[in-house]
Amino acid sequence: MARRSDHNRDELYAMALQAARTIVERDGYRSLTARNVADAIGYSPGTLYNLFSNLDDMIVHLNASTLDALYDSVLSIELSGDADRDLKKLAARYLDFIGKNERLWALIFDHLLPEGQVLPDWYLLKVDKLLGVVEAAIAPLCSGENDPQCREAARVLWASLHGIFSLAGSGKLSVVSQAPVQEMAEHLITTYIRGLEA
Amino acid sequence: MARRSDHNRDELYAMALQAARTIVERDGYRSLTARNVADAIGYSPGTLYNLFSNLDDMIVHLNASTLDALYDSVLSIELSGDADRDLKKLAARYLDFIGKNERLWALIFDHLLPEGQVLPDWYLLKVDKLLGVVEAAIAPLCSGENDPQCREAARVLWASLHGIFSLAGSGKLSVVSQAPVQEMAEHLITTYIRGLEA
DNA sequence: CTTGTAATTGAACAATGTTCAATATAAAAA
DNA sequence: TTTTTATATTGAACATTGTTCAATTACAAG
Repeated sequence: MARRSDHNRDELYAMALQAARTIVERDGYRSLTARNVADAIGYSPGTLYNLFSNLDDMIVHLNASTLDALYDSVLSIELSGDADRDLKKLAARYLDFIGKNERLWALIFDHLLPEGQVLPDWYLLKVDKLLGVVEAAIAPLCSGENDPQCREAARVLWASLHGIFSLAGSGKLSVVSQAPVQEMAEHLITTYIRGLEA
Repeated sequence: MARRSDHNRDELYAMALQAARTIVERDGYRSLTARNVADAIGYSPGTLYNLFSNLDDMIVHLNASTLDALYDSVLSIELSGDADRDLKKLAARYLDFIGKNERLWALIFDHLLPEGQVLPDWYLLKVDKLLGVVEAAIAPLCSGENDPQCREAARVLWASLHGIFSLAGSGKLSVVSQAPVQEMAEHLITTYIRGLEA
């Protein structure tokens, strides 16, 4: 068999990622195999290697699309100018997103590239875009938005929130329910901001 | 072939974990296979299944031993009673440990159990032991060591530090060298403590 | 010396990522 | 229309993976 004109390259790309998404959320990341994805889109494993250089590459693309989705979900927040309020709203939206995409979100951090490989620049740019939202929310506490101190603070806060959500979500801190996670996040934001103001 | 009396069960356990350690640090976690470990200790793959129920179980044991090593390294810190000083010393020791055991440390967080499985209690106890050290260092800022607020603060701080180290270490934040990581950690500690005192 | 126990093996199985010659189809050229 | 070219797609093939288990054999006990 060969050349079909059922779908063009972009459609195949979208179908593959959607299939991967479904598999990860439904069956877990251990079921994310080339053959499973190929079956799901009605193509052969070999076809995937026209779209991605290998499975790792596919996962990077999948993770990138998850970052995009979070960005979309977070972008619609309108900032009030009250950093504490805005950051907590941001954290809540973030946490909500994780709750709805638990396994996809975990995949972002649990997937390690083979030794020596690093994430591509276009991927890191997506992270930076997200950081930009945090920077905007925290801006009232610094002098201007492009203040290096503002960037630093946004990074620290973002990374810290990630730590809380990640440890709690993976059951690697003995945290039981979801409620204390949000509490911890809010506690961090409150305290951190108070520390910035002092 | 069969029964050899070269090593008893405990020795085999130690040899297997040591081999796993070496493989992860030298060749990366993707080389941590049953056959590689078996080869390294001069036994067959089947023997590993006398020691561990499967590879996931072996990795959990390996990670547990990494937690033990960090605990040992961190325990020798003598607390001055100045929380800021002590926590920064703690973070520095923590970061130093990660630097010396980069891939082993990454494995703790990158390894996901199969769907539905959770980490055993004896493992989570090791995490709690580490949290205890943070609690002791932060105690001067709370009323007593067993103060629930103290426990909460220690958890938040520990998780936040993890977030910073983890994101930076895996190249998932666009952080370049090692230096800014320590800066970020100290910035967090300074600000967080200032927030607690305010 | 015989017997019983169990540690150890290695072959076997299903499943994985990945490659690539063969192929059939769409598009371009004649 | 017919012929040619180009390429998307396949599926078999390969090496490697985790895991199982009957067979084997060294040791300890009787």
